[in-house]
Amino acid sequence: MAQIKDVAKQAGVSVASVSRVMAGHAGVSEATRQRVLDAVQALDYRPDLAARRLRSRRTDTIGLIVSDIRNPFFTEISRAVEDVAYQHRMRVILCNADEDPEKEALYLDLMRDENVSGVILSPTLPTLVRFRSSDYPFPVVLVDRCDRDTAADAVVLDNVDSAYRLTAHLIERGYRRIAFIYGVTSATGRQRHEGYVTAMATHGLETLAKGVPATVEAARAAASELARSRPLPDALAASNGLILLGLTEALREAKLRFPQPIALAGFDDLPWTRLVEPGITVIAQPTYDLGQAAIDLLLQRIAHPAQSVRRVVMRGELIERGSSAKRGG
Amino acid sequence: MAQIKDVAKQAGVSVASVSRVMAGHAGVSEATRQRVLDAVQALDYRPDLAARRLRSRRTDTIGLIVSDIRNPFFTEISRAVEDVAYQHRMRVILCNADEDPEKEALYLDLMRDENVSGVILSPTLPTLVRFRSSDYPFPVVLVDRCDRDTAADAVVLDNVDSAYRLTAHLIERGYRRIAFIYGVTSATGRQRHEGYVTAMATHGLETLAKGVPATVEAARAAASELARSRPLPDALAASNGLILLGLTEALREAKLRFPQPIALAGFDDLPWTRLVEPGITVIAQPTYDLGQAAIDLLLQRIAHPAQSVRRVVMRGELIERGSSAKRGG
DNA sequence: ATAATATTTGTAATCGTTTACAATTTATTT
DNA sequence: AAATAAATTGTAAACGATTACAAATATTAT
Repeated sequence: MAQIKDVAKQAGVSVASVSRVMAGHAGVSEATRQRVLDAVQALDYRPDLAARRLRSRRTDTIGLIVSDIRNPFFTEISRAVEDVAYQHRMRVILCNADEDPEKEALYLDLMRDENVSGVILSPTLPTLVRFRSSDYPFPVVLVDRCDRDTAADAVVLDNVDSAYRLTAHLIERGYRRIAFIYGVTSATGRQRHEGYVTAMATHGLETLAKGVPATVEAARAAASELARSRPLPDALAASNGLILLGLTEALREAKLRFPQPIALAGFDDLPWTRLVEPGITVIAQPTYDLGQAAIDLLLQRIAHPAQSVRRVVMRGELIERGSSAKRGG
Repeated sequence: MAQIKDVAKQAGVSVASVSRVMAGHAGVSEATRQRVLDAVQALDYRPDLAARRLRSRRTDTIGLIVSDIRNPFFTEISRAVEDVAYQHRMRVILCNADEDPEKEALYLDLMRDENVSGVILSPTLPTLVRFRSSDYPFPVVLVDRCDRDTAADAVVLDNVDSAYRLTAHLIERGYRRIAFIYGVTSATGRQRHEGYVTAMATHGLETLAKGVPATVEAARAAASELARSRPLPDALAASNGLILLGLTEALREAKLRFPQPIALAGFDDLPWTRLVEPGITVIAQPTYDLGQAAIDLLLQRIAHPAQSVRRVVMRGELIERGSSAKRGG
């Protein structure tokens, strides 16, 4: 493998000049620039990244810590982050923390070891409540999950409003006993719960909410229980895609069709929500955009460490389908 | 940040001893080992990875190049690879090549720049036919896609056999005009097509196969066309999950239910195949296991560069659901 | 033409480890 | 107890770039 000194020799210049050309720095004449470029080409020279990273103390790497890449929401986020990162010649280290605060801490430690330029984090609730940017030697952008008063760059959905609109939609369609099954351990679940509660209260209805661990199994169990309760709820709403899947499976098992005797709605416009007859009403999240906004924000922060803290809030879009058709209509 | 020399001073030993202890090398007395460990603890010393990588010429990083992480198949693969990699204190660089040979080449080049320890690759057809291990300065394990005569470590499904079994199942259920829609640009699509053709021929049936780009849209278009053709096929079979989704959407749109007037089956046991009434018959791939086997193989290869070339073939499992219920039964 | 300034170039130190090799200490054999 | 072998330790040279800083050259102003 050719090294920088080989290039320097070939081009008849010093290693400093080669380095400057490679880095695209100013202050090098067009003549030498061309000679260096020719030499680079001739020798097929590629700078050694390890050496560069050691000396320059920059890794051009960012960390992405999510609960599980298999969650389609995070799959899409990760794709967006990687797209933008590679466009900026940065690398991404992806970590699955499995909703486990200890793993989260472990991976954040790893980020320190890797000397990353920045981190995008979707924190568990315990990590979120304790979160202080100053605890980390790198900038952090929160994505998807964030408290009202967390002092950190963040990109999130308008969770409270979206849940409000979803609930109001069900009410408007004539449903009254609306049960809300939500992930109690997550910030988003709680915020969406808040939107649900507000909507129900505004319309003078009693709430019927059930917090569960955010897994398909837990949601299925909760829905099975609700399916056996009397009086039966009119409608079931889920705070995210995983839970919605659990509800759908449970209703199917209990042979309860929707919208009659029970309507169904939830978060996340996954491919199957369109396929399951007669289609499931959902709040669609602009997932790719959320990821893109997160990495954009992080890159900005890396470039300007002192800029003021930013929060990007994106709007969820209600997609009405058959599962919430007008009651008795 | 504490450096190795600080630790050495604190422990009253040389930097070499510290390095040896950190690397877990033999040939250091228990006494100094303990002193070093104490000093490390006291100073919260973490070795600088950039320096270590420069000097040792090892990055403990592996590359994973797939078409698109949003394909649930690759999502699962990537999760498996990351799980095992982190267990071995290795990092993963994930790349989405979007079925584009040029991007693939680009990313393989990037892997060289990163000086990775090895790569797991799911190649496009053009890359596969040209593939020679010796073209790369790192070991490569192919996953999902591999030719009969490619001389490289690989982990794949028994594509031909699985497609044969899926087709035979439809035949056994009484279907005769079975159309096979497959990804013509991929190695797996072609192999599965081969299994389909063999099964049809064995049973003295005429084939009705349609190769398409492996996208939901292309599959939908192909299925719409088939749905308008006369005589109508008895059954539609898809060579992968994306195509199966396209077929399902097209049938839905054409208001054709399954299994009557048209049966449906395909590859990949995605969550929605269970939910769409009356359930879709599929070949389930042991996806996580495939990923795990790939990284296991790669780690072995890294440890023993000269060991003989290995191929791991895993069996697909037929899951019978309502979409292929006995005809007229 | 000279001085002052701006631009371009080169030299050499530096980033923080690992590791070859030599030196030392400890254990074993005679 | 001396000689030999084995185990442990330390010294210093890498690894291959970047980047202060100084030196050289080119440009502009007087």
